[in-house]
Amino acid sequence: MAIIVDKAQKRRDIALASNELILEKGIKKLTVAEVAKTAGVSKGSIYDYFQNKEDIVFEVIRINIEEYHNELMAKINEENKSTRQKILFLFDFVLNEEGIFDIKHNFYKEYVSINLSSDSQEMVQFNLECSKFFNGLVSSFIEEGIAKGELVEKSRDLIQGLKACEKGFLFFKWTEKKEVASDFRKFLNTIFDLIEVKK
Amino acid sequence: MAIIVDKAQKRRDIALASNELILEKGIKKLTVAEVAKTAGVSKGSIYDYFQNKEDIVFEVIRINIEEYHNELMAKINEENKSTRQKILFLFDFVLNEEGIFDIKHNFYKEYVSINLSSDSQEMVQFNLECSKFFNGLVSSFIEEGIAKGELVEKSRDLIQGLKACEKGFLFFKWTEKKEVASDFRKFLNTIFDLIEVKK
Amino acid sequence: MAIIVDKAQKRRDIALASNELILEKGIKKLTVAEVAKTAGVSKGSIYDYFQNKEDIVFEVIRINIEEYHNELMAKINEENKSTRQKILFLFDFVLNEEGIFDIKHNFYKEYVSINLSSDSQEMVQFNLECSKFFNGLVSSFIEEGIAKGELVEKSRDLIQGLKACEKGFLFFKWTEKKEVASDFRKFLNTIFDLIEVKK
Amino acid sequence: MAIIVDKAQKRRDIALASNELILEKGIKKLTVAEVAKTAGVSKGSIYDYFQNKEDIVFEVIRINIEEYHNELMAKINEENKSTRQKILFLFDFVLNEEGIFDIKHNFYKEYVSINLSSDSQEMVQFNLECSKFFNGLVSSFIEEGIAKGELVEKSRDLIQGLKACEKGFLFFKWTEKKEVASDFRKFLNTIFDLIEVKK
DNA sequence: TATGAATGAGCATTCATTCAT
DNA sequence: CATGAATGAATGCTCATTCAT
Repeated sequence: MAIIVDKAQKRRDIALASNELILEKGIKKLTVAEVAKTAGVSKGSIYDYFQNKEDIVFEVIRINIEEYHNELMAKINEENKSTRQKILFLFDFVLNEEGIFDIKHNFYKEYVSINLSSDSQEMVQFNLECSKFFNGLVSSFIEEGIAKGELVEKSRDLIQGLKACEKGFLFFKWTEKKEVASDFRKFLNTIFDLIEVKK
Repeated sequence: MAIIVDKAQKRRDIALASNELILEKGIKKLTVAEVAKTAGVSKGSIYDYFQNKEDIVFEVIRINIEEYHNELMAKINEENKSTRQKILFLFDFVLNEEGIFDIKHNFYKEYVSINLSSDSQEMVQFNLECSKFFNGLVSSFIEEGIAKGELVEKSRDLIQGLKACEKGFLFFKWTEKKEVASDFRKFLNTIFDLIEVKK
Repeated sequence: MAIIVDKAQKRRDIALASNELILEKGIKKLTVAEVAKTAGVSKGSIYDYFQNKEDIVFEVIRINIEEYHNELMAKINEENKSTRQKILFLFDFVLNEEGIFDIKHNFYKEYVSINLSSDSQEMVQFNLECSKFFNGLVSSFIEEGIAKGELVEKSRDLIQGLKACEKGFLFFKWTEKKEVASDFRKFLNTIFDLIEVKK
Repeated sequence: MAIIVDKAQKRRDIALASNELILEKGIKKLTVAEVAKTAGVSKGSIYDYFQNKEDIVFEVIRINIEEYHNELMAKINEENKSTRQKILFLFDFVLNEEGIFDIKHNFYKEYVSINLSSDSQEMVQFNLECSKFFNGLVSSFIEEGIAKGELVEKSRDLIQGLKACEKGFLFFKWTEKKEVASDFRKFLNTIFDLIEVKK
């Protein structure tokens, strides 16, 4: 009788092992040999489940981002907040995480670095999806605010800019090693002062 | 008497050769041997003028950024414009350049990629300086606008955010390969609608 | 099923090729590329069997020393000799070898040179082992001599010194390019005149 | 009027600068460029006073050894001692020095390392001279001891061996990183018990 | 007599991917 | 299905010495 192997499970095992190793030592130090050893499969098998090393890294990124998004969704709806608070929370979540997320942050930073020096169409696609997620979130908050009469109509024209802002602050955090919390808070509060409907 | 050599000139020659090669094939494919050959000096001499390869790349970056800044400064003051127009021009300059600047953009993108995967204190320092330049520009425009009674006082609390926005849009341009022109225009116009003093 | 390779054999093959090359041109001129070519494997494979180049050299040293020790052991027990004769033979073996052993001597000399300019803990360990071998030999001869009533009891306090002497004469042979045979013979004979029990 | 330069003085200056640098960072890290800078002369000039870098190192070694010998001579005659004490002192001086001499010891060790991997006839010559110095010292002590009736006649046949011993213990100190004090003391005391005339 | 600019050979090591078994 | 042995390209940096001025 042939051994039935759960292909999907094996793929997950490899991704899991890779995730572990990446969190430990970073993407650049990840070797296929070590992934194979940690996952308990042979080097050759890796290539039955993934195209190449980049493909593995990519899968791990996907898993982490998804998890990250779930985490964000879980926390963001916890309480009743004003739109201002929700957006502030969003920025806080992305720019001020600590602990395990710091490591993941480094992972994401490394991913972006690779991203900028590669031309993978797949990555572009994935980036668009992530962007859409964030976009949807900001959009829904703003639209909700408008619907509630909390924000002025024109607020919706700021959505793309707010999204860009978030990435921009991330960029400064990374390249200038500075804390950006007070900066983005001042910015957002000022924006909301301008777009909140005066009662 | 010893041969008198214009050290600064030679350094410039080497940097120039490197610039050429980087523009042609990118930072990662740059080899010291080729730089030496192109600059018409020996490999050994390279190291009389630069600490190491990274140092060369860094110098070329510096030269390009400086040139870029000069170009920007020259164009931005060409006409009398409103603050809105100046800021729009600024974003346009950074995000919509074409021709040679597109290639330089790739160079800058590669630099940022390296930046994100290195921990060079020198790079951080340099990034801070570039940041300061851009900051000064936006600041002066906004402050001028406020002084002229064109903008409301609170506008100055948006400066950091505007700067972040610019980098964020650059980020999307790079990672999503999309045109961001209409996005940032809508955003900026909306912002200025909010902060311009109604007459 | 995967190809089964005799790892130990391959390691030996590489070491053998290295030995050949070292004997031919010395340690310093040994290149990994040449080792690979001579051993008939790829450069990459070398590193499946050895940590690094030093590791290869070290293994070759080990093999040679072992062989040298075996040779010594084989010869030293050939006949029934007095302790004096055994020790003299020992010194003779180490200090007066010719032919292939001269080349190996150069190898050993080069090894010692590297030894003196490195701080490898592994080398120290290995040196201790070699030292122990020689020590054991001298010890057993002397103790046997004492047991047989051939030597006085105090002879055993000379063991460390005799061992040092041997290395010292080697040192002079190397640094002064002089023949030390008559010197060490005179010394040893005098010592034995003093410690042999007069009958 | 031509500038009169004291050639010998300049040579000394260069040697002095080299000595400083060698004591600081070792022979291998000594660069001619740095010597030139420290000595306040041009790189080219160095070669007016020395054949090559090795020649410089060699001169510095000579200076140090001479100084070392003077130091030894000064201390060894300080008191009235028995031959046994003198020889013990000699070994102690060579094998147990501390402080500044530790650094010089490293220098000497480095020199020996170079010695073993070079074939310079000049070095051989110099080594012979050093050997002769040490030889003379041991000889004079032993002969004096014999003349005084302190030692038996045959003692003089141990001279070469004692000299070899000293180098041998040095060798073990270097290659096994062990303290050799108790070893050489036990050895020497045993020897002297054997060769001192019983009264 | 002094300068200091220029030279350029030489080499260990990593690791993603393949494919014979 | 699985294995794991084998591949091999690719590159920065040092520094003693020379010699044109």
